[in-house]
Amino acid sequence: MLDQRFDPAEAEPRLYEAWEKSGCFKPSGDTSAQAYSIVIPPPNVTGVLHMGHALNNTLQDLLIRFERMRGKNVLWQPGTDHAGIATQMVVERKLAEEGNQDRRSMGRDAFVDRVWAWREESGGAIVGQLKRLGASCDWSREAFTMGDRNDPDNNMMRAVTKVFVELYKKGLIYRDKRLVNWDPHFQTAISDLEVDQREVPGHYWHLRYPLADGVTYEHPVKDEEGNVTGTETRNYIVVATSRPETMLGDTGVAVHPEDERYAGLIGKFVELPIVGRRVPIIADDYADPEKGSGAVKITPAHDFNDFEVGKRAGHTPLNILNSVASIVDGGEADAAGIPADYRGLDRFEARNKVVEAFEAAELLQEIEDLKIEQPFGDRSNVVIEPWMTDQWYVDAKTMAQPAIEAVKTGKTRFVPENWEKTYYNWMDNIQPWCVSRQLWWGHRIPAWYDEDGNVYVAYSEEEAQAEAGKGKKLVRDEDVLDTWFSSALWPFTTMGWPDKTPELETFYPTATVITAFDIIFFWVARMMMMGLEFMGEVPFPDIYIHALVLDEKGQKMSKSKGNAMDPLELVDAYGADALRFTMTAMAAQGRNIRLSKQRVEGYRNFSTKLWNAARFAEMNECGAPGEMDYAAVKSPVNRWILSELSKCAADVTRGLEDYRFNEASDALYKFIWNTLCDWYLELIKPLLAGMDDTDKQETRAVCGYVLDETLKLLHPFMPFVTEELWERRSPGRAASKGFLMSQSWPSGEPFTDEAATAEIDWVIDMITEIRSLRNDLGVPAGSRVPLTLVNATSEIEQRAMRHEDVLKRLARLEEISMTETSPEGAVSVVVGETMSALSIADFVDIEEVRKRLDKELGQLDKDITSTEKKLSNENFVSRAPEEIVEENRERVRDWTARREKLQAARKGLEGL
RNA sequence: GGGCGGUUAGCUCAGUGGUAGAGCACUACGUUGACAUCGUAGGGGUCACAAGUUCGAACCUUGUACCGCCCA
Repeated sequence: MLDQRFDPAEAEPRLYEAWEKSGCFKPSGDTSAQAYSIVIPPPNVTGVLHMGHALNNTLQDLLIRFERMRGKNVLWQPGTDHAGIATQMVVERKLAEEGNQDRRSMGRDAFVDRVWAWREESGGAIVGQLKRLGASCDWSREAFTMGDRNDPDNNMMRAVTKVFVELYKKGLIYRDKRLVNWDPHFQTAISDLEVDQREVPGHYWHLRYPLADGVTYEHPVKDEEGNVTGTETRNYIVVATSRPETMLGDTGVAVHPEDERYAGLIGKFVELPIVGRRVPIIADDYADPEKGSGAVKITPAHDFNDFEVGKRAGHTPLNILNSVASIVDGGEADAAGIPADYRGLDRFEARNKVVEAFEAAELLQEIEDLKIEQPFGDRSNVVIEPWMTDQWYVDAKTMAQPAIEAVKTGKTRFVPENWEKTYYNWMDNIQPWCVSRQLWWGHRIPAWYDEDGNVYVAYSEEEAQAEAGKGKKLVRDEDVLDTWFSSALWPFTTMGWPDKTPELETFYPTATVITAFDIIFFWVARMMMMGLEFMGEVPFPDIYIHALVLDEKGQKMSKSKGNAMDPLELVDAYGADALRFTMTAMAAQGRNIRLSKQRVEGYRNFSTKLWNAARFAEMNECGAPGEMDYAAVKSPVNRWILSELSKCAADVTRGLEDYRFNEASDALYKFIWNTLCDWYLELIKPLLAGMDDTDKQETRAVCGYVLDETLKLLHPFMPFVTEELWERRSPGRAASKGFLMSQSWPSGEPFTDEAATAEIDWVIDMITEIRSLRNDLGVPAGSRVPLTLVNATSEIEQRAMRHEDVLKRLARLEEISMTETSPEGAVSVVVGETMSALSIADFVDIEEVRKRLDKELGQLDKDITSTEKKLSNENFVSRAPEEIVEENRERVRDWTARREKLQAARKGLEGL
């Protein structure tokens, strides 16, 4: 006997272990079967499972289990990402906590050893968490973007080197000195995508720059309403800045060429306070006459826009910051004329000191409070500085072209489609991708320099040496590559590239990639570029973009907001199946998901419902027949449920094929709860309890069969409870026939029996109608009342007799009889063509019955009138499709017939 | 400023040309040995607004308002 309910905490780990041990997560290796592969978006090795992962991996597992059951040769390739900055940060923090030396004093090799050790001990905790979700990845192939430490010749390492060298040789990777986003905390460059633009409260300091050479000009003066009332003579020009300290590196002041106020000043100079440098006033479109004073200070070395302006004006950028964002010292400070007391100051201290100096010199015109956009490092949370450095760049613009083309020509499509616009938008405006990082944890750049600064990019030091010539002393580039550089190669490196492996042959390109939209740029676009470049083929034909998981209020979940829900807590509370089903049911395309516990609880209840259906089957000896000969099934209720099952299977299959996950789960939910449990199991109770052995045998077989087929259909959504029931319904079955997860997907051979469906629908309508009437009229729930069919056709009479037991049981009837005229004191029930009478006069107030009838008659009148009006419209009849017109005609016929019956019933009440 | 999306029942959301749907919440009643993590019945909607296309619009077009998100 099955327990009262499913116990996920006990069953889930046991089942997962059994699956994994049996090897059924591995590809079948059936070379005659179609190959189907997905590479997991590699979670960060420092990461812990959050709701986004739960959704992302549930959907992947759903497809993987589905396709596996469909007989494909399936690979779900798992692994993790080495996450340069994040991991280095974790380990550095740990070193600090433990009171160890910092990484600089311990040295590069020792530090990298330490990171590896950390990864082996506590890295990749997320893998275990994915297992709790039921993810059926082939863990024997688990990959890591840094490769295998113990195998210096591992393919991940070789792949990254090869890609770097080849792109360099093609001119698609180059070294350049330009402004980068510099993270002063980690002291590394980061890419545009790793910078968060945040709106924060800040100030605009309006600074007066004295004009050099005694120049003055007339500046318009405005009254409070903004009208120009006159001019004043000024010997200064006002610039506004949110970063006053950068004035130390100013090389000029720009005004708009058409700004009349400043026209006479173009070509003149200002004398920068503090540093005493003469810098020119130049004309440049970048200056916005509407903004602030219309004049803008130009600091080419510390602002991306200013860099461009400075380049146009031929200014040499003056660097004033060092790698920790303090003011420079030494030669650079000399060049910029920075006074001694500013040198070495932190950027924010320098800011205060600059402002004080302006104030003291009466050059501070105004401090304006406003919100400013400020760039923050997404890992470090410190303000990012644009900084001039030498870095390696990928020519993303060139590489993007084939990747754009692939989507334009449909080699790869986005689902939902509208994300392709986001993709194009970014790809069309793509900037050079800075791939070097001043970190120690990562793939070290395969570039060597000789003493003259010549660079040699090669597979190995020996090769570089050979290229440089004997005797040259070479030093390897200190930097490592951006983590996304290696994850861009993920779809083929995980399969063994650059080696020619059978996996690569079989499983590349993958079938689909499943991810959230915020990863389109980071990862998807880059995989497209690299896949096309090195494999000559797109890495996947489909890109499915799912929603973000938000909290109940629609806010992004984050630790700092404290609104994060832990998926594992939900798994503990409700089981992995419930969480998975919730994710699936809510994964409507193109929407965000607002998660609530209630919803998860609801789907836990759903799995309990299924469990109890199986319990019912067990009590009634509905076994596991395995096969079913549909043609041999006789009884209408059984033929009906087989029809419904067939419809459900088709809907689920189509939903999964089309990435309409919510439609697939919806079809299952409705079938299991509203069709199977609410009706089928109720309808067969009399048969199972009855005397007719043939009926009983058939019903047991069909019930057992339908349940097993349902388990198969539900398995990809709720793998645990279904797998458990598969075995519990037929002990020993997993051992003899294999796990449920390895069974064949219901073939979806369509089966429909319209006659059986019509008959059962009639029974259901009868019961529903009677129940509704009883409830509305307040008939005591426990009472049994007689029902009389009035003037029924013989077909209806036979139906009623065939289903007498069920009608009596579910509608709480005392008996069913037939007459030609409606009995006295009965209330009419109209279903289709059939009028029957429920003898409930003793219980009810005739006035209530009358009201109920009048209400329905009123509604019918309205419906009939409006539809008749439609049908009398010449245009409708001639232009609408025939089937729609016919549908409306039929509707009117049905309604009219019902109205007649109800009117008769209404008349019958008048004498009472 | 550019782009994308949203506005449907109290709440969260499906529905994309042919009679407005689900889950939750709510109300009433609970009986039938699968299930109270349940059953039965019920109430609840000018589908943001306006104009247009169409025989017909929640759905297509245009515009307006409000709300999100991404990019600069």
